[in-house]
Amino acid sequence: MDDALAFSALVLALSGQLVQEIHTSVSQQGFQDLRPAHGFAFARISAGGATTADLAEHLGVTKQAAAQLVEELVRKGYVERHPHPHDARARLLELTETGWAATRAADQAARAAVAPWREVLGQARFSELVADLTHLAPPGPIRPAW
Amino acid sequence: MDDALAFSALVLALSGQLVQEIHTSVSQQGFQDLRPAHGFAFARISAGGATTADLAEHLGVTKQAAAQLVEELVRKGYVERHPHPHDARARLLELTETGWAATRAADQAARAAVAPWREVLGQARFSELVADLTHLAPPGPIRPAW
DNA sequence: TCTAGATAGACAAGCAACTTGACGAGTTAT
DNA sequence: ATAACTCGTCAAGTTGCTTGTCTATCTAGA
Repeated sequence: MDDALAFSALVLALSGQLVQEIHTSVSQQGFQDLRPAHGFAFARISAGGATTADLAEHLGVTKQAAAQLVEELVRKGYVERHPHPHDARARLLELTETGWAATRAADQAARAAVAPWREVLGQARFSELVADLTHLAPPGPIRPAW
Repeated sequence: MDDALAFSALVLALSGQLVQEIHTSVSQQGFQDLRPAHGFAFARISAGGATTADLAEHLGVTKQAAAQLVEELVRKGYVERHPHPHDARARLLELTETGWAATRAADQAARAAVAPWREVLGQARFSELVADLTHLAPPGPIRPAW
């Protein structure tokens, strides 16, 4: 009956652990100047065609906040700003090779964090779990929930 | 094979949506001066026997940050500080009736957010899902993952 | 039982990640 | 053409944390 409250708590707990583990692992792989929130920016930029305004909307923050984040990522060598082919006002954002390396490190960390869960449940049950969650997936971008 | 990455994204997405919906609902129920992070504080304080230092550890922040949060909640009428029965240095934190009302509002919001998910999956499948997630639940407190 | 060290909480200053507001340059629609 | 909108930037302010320091109190060891 009241597995609803339990479910909420579980999702939050898993999410928190996931974020923590990914961040720790990414740091240990040499990207100590990245914080969890940067991952969401990388997700949008790696998808291609992103401007600062796009990024702002994706992250759910103001343009100014997104611009500061981009400035920081450019300074740290993860992102480059290129002229936009169709709009002289805008700048096209792209990951540098370092940016891609960080993205791969985060993906690998996510896989590593999930691996023990698959072990606990077994492959079949885990697959069902993923399928179930897929049906619940909200539309829209994955925003920094932390 | 690579449902691991999908699973990570799903958990983050669900968690984000959950936080957002709970926050919105709690606001609409009249608690507009509460932010998501406060929920974690309420969780610890409502469990009883909490001091500011306990709260700090629970939230994973410094004592000073916890003290500021408590000060804010006291000022807004959600929390009271009482003398600690066994330690003259410490102060025992307790929710006011308003604090309990906010906690109930949050619980109700969580249930409401989860309800459609149960509908989508059906009761049986949902119960299995909760059971599976329970096996994955990390120990320790549920911290603000946002 | 006295004393050295740890702990609870407060005061202060600083910082980082946002916000609101205003602006010039460029684009789009009428 | 021109009015309205949008992209990115500069500037200033707010907020939620941090580190550092302090007093009062508790606890453990000689």
